[in-house]
Amino acid sequence: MGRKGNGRPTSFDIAYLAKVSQPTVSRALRGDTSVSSATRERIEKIARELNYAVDANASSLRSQRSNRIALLFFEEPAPDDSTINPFFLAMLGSITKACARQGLDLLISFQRMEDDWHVQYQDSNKADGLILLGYGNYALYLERLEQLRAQGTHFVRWGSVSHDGTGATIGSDNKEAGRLAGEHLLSLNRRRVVFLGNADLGYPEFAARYEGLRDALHSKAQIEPVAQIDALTGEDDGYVAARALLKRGEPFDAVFAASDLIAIGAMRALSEAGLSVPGDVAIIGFDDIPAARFANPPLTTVMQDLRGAGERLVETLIADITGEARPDSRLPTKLVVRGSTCALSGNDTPSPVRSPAAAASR
Amino acid sequence: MGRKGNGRPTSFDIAYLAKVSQPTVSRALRGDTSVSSATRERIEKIARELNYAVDANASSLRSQRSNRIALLFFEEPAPDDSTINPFFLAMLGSITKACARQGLDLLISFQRMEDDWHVQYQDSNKADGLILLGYGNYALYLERLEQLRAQGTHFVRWGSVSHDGTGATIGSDNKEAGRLAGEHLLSLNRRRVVFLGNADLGYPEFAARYEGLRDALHSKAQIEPVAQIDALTGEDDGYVAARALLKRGEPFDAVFAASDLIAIGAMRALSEAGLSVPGDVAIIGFDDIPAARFANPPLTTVMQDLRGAGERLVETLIADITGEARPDSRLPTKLVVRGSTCALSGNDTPSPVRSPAAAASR
DNA sequence: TGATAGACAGCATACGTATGCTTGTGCAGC
DNA sequence: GCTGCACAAGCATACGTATGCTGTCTATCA
Repeated sequence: MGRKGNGRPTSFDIAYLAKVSQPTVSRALRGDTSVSSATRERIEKIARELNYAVDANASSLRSQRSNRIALLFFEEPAPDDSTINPFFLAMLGSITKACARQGLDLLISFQRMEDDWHVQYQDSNKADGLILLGYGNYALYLERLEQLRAQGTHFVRWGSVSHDGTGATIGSDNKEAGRLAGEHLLSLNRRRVVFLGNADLGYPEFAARYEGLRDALHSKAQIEPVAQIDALTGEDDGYVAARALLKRGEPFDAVFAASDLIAIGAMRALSEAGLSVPGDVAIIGFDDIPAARFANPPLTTVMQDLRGAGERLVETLIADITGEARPDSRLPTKLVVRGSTCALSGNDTPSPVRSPAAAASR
Repeated sequence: MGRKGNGRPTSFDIAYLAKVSQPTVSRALRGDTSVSSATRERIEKIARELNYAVDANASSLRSQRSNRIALLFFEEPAPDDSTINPFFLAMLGSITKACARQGLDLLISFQRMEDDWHVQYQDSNKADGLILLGYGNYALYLERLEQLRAQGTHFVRWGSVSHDGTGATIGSDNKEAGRLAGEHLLSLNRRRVVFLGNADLGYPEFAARYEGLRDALHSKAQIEPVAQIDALTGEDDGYVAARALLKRGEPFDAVFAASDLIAIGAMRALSEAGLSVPGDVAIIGFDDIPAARFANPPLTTVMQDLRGAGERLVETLIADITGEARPDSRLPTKLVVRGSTCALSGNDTPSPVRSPAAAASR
């Protein structure tokens, strides 16, 4: 009898039917060259017929390699389960596809920074490595990263690319993106520019965007931003920040927001104050979330290279796991010009006008 | 020496230090009552000190239970990696949290219907069961489900709750939702209602929404919908459908769209045609995706019980795995009334007005 | 006091695969 | 005709845990 009575076939069953030993089956199915092609084909045929699938647990246990990686989101805890930063969700799609291409399975988990996620995954061999995604309390964050490194856990993170030595980092070139935004505003003859978003050390990505904006204003027009107002990432944050800005009374004709949600919130506040976009105020967001094109007017924004991001994250993590070099990467961004900076003739919802670079990528 | 030279501590290391046998460690940490509490506490303390974590692979191999489930999305293949139905993404958050509460790990994968995902997961013991999420080719879908069932794979699916015997189903009460929408439109004195969305057997959820709409119109006002126009789920689909509707020339004063994206696309087409919302046409969407509140005007829509959905899916799957009863569930929905059906005084982007029920859930 | 049950922990083993080492076979070179 | 080598496949074992069964010790009861 080839098969045990109860369950799914094992490599022993295949071996019995193919009249070889179990190790030969294992080697054949993994493509080991020490199995002759005739034998391999015979084994593969039988395996197919029996609907055999290698037991992932046994394989992982023996080889100490699970071919699984974990994607850890961490965000400020949200009251509502379904409220997740849309940008990260978009990234999820990209990462998933990249994992599939590499034959990796993807575990996913939402964490709060306070949890001790750092012990959970690699220590129990649930995953070979981690992808870390999220904003959050940066100081606490770095501390956790150090712990991970000390444990020998493999990980990459998405965020501000700064060579602080705590693991490989992949991120957009935020400074360059800020520069793009600044130059675009200057080209529209806007001179009184406001930045909405935290720009302190706790939010290095936002800080880099602000820095790029200042660079552009300074080097091209010898001016400085009118103001920088703190705002976290949400729509409400943007609304509150814009209200604070209006209360100041300082004149401004352009807003660069650190995220699309901030921008959308700001537009709500501006609209309530009777200001028109882009007539009185031009506004640029960041991320190109789906809501950006449905906003009124459609939101000019900076699009990040999501597909590239997922691929690069996964590749870099694999390199780290296998002990190869693991360079940081800074990914290019593209400006997507829509109605919130360019009034288009009469039409509320124009078909999006994109920058040449962006158009090329479609 | 308690620990082996190289790697992470094992249950043998704990056993040595606690002067007990390895099985006792295993039992203690799993809470088996046959270990005295004194012994258990001693073992737990040592485990904590060594940063011990049970090896998931070994545990799964031995117990034949991985405590992992897989979430499978399947959609019509999209050209762009990052384009994922926002509703499903929102569901993802809910499911993830539900898994965390149950101590389950979540594997995630995007599949095309053509792929043979049905063999991959449970056969290799990668997961104890599957959650299936997605629209798609329903006939092919059912065929796959039958295969799954034949293999003895455990799964639940999200979708139209119809007792077709192919596994447990969780879904919103789509018919009731359609009724809600219909009654709302009637209460606004709209009598010429159009449904945008496929309503054939291939899309049973949409069909149920349509059926509920017809029910309401018929029983409350003895009228029928003016038209039903096919549309898949995307923004473009809605745009195209609305254009087709306009071309017909039949008068209408209300639209119920099978998804928010369809509704948003339709609003674009209506706006281009010079029709005002809600003045000329009231419009209701479905799903309450984030973009709905940022649309212009903000979109009245049907909100599904996401939190409940995730919880119910996971609970039902667990029940199926452990061989308990596994009833289908039909979840309630709520109408979220916004500007696209109720003109509010002068303000483009009012703070959302919600139905009492919806407001209560915030 | 001896039989008996219950509480606690150890022994042996199985889960299914991957891999280092060894063996056997055929063939070329001397 | 003997040594050496490449190729192909088998043998033995390890990965780390969970669990059925067995054994011991104490407390209880007749």
